[in-house]
Amino acid sequence: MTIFIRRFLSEEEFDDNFNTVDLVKKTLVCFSLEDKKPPWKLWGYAYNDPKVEHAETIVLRELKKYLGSNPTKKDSQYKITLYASYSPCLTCCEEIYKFLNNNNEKVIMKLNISRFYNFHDYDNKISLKILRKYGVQIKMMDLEDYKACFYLFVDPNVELQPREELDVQCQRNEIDLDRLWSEEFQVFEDYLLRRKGQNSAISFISEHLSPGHDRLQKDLTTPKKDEQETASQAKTPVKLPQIKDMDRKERFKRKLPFD
DNA sequence: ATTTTCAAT
Repeated sequence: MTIFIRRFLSEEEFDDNFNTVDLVKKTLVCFSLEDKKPPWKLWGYAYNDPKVEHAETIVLRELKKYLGSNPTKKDSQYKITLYASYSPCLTCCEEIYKFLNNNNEKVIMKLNISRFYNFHDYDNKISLKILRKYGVQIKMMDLEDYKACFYLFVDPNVELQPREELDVQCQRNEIDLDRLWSEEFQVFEDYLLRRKGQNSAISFISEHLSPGHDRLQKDLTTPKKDEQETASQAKTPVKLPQIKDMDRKERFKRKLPFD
């Protein structure tokens, strides 16, 4: 059993997994499911089950279970936020896609990634692009995201002391992701041909690289770099309030005890 | 390629 529901991470676990220096041979995914109203309906974290399942699969199963046993009202809207220590592989991206497809427009998903999993692997790149096109809000974690993740899943009363090199690595990751978004995959037909007959999710890729597969009416895709810059000029970045400044509603949403 | 990568020793 590698999933933990409604449980906080230890500082050690956070540092072991959400750093960009160590060679980490496991994956940690923190997750939360929220409705229109606080508090979170479901939250926790999961590790991969070595040689058995990736962490995303385990989290999705839990989310599926919750949504299945809690029939959605017609106006319900869920938001799922994931903080993943590695980006999802092709198979996990396909599972995320299926999960969202089954829940149609009732679920939006934010996927915050600490570092790339096999960044130069074509499968991983193209499947991330597909997820983005499908409406998943994908972001490489920056310093604020690490702080938010720590605040939400470790301890709101302790301030994260990020490792020295974290910030510069965040900037590199963001550049990599922007590059990926603008990258054209011209050799795609060749790729399909080469991979034909192999046991891989070719249909997932081939069906979704063609235009017209955007899931949501609204454009929820992550803005591109130039769009982001104009957006960031318009509004200041959201900062989590200090614990003492948080009102009751906010504390409730963050599932914190009251004084 | 800055970039190993959801273990195995």
